[in-house]
Amino acid sequence: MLNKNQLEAVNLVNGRILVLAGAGSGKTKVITHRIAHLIKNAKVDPKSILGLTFTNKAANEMKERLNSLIGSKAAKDVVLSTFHSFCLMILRKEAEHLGYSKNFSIYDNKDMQRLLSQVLKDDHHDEKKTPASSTILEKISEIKNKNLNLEEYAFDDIESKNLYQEIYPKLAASLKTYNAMDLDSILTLTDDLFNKSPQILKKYQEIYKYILIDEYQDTNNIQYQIAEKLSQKSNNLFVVGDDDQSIYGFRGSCIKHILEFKADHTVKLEQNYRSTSIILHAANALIKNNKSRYEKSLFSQNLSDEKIVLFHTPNEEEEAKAVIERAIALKTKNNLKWSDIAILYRSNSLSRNVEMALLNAVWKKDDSYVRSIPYDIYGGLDFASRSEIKDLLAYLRLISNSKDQEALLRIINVPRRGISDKTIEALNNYSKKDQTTIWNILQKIYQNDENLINELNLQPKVLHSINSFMEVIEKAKFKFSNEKLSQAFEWLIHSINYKKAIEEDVKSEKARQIKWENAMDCLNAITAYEESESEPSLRDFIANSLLFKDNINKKRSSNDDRIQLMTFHSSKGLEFEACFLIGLEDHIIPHEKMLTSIEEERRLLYVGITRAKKYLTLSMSRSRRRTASPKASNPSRFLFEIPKELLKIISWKDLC
DNA sequence: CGTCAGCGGGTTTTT
DNA sequence: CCCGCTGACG
Repeated sequence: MLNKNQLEAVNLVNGRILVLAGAGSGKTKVITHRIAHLIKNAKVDPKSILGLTFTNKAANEMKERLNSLIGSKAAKDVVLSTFHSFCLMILRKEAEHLGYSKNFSIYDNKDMQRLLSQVLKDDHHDEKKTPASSTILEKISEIKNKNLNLEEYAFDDIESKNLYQEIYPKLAASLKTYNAMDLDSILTLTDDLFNKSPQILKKYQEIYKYILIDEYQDTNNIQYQIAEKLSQKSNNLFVVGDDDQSIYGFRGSCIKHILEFKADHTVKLEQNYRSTSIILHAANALIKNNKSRYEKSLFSQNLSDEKIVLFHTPNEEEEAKAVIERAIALKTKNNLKWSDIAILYRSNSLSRNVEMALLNAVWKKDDSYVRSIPYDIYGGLDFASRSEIKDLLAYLRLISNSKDQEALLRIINVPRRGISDKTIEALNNYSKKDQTTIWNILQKIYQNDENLINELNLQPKVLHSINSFMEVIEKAKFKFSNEKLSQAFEWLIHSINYKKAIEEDVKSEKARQIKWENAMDCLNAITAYEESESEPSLRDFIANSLLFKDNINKKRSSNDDRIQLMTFHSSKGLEFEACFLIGLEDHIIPHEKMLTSIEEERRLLYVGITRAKKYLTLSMSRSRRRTASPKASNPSRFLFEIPKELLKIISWKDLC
């Protein structure tokens, strides 16, 4: 059950409580048990408990654990979500106070890039002189997440400062006209709302009297502000974290918040219940090399003589194959399920070879040999970024929020209906001149505004195209608000002749099939969403597809037994009997672009290592394709920080 | 108006 | 390798 320290943390009901919890020391257990304690013993209303996490996986994990602890009936009123979805919920309710309407769209990076290049173009910036749009957006994101204003930010030079001072308000203004927010604004606007309106803040302070935050070391300044403001009145803030697992510095997270947390009580959890002592020793030895950290002594009583296996292969294909061979052997020998096994890597691109190897692997199932090992993959080329799905989602966005100009521009000629770039350009210019949106112009055209049609010099063919486009959207709006989502969506796919468009467009049978499957995946996702929600709505489905990327993929086969593939980042908070950490090479981890924050890279590997309960395998390849051609790779410098006596170095050939 | 080949450029992590 | 963009051509 709970140990002494865990129990102490669980039983503290009021005040500001800091739990410093090492990897595998039962963080989630403490949070869920504390929620159970609040409800059952302290008679706290479940609706007033708010549990915040940073990833959806962590939120789901917590929900499941709480369900099994106190039953889903009592658990369902507790709000357990990520910062982003929690803030989104507030913003949907309070949008009007910020000059938005409730059906606002959410823009991903791609949308923001398009929007930015439009802004730059309108301002006649020479694209060659300005930095890449991704650089600009990254910087803006950093400024937002660190909760700075432009004056406070240390720009490299006066020119770039001027550039940002010009662009920043324009981006914000465009977003507002399009009734859209980027992901960072979901947080910053919530904070703005609280600053602007004490009454609204008070309302939420009175709803959420008990706030718990998991992985507190990952809070960035804006999240910190929100948490502090919400808990100001009740003064009940329970935060759990581990400075050694802070891995979101690139998103503005700052260990300072956990190190300087003003706590009424501090509880330390130092016993690791997850990993064997060998694995834990390796992790401790590694992380000891970090200078900025709390000294702590994690220990484990899980004794085992299973050493950490390490091998290298001549190339990445062999690495992936060897990993899979060992996974099969481990499974057979120790009677594991596939889902007990995880393959972890620094960056998503490393999953490719592994996926190929999984596809081609042969293994023994019920006395016969089968090909292919089932797997789940998180992140990477996710649901919402496949182009057909982006198209269909853009339709849904426009239907839900007709001001969403990025969505409109994406699909106005998809499938092709003869509205050329020239026409779009003309519409765009007119919209600027007239201080209106393209959507408004289209509506006037649709209502047969002859002056406008003449002024724009629209040919009958184009006019017809525009009208039929508008007709589909208008009809769809009606359908989506009066019928089941899945039904309306099927109608939409049919009405825009999506299948025919694919058939005419795509030559190869295979590509055609994939595209159609993607469209059907989208339909499946809508159906699954509709069945899982008590009050399904189009706008929430769209937001979810962005905010809960992995859920949508997962729902198709949640109870299957599959190997888990994910990045070190997304593995945080999870645990597996067997873990494979692959690609442990010196340009991958530490990543060559991250040499300035080497300690965070080390923490990242630390997170990976501490996911394993019993079996840990480390691998690397002596060569790796970078850009196009393969280059020699060196072992990660971190590998030398693990004491040799904990390792069993084997030859990859023994695995095949 | 739409297509497609050719070219150049970029490749970290997440909501 | 995979993308997005461009410009020439049908």
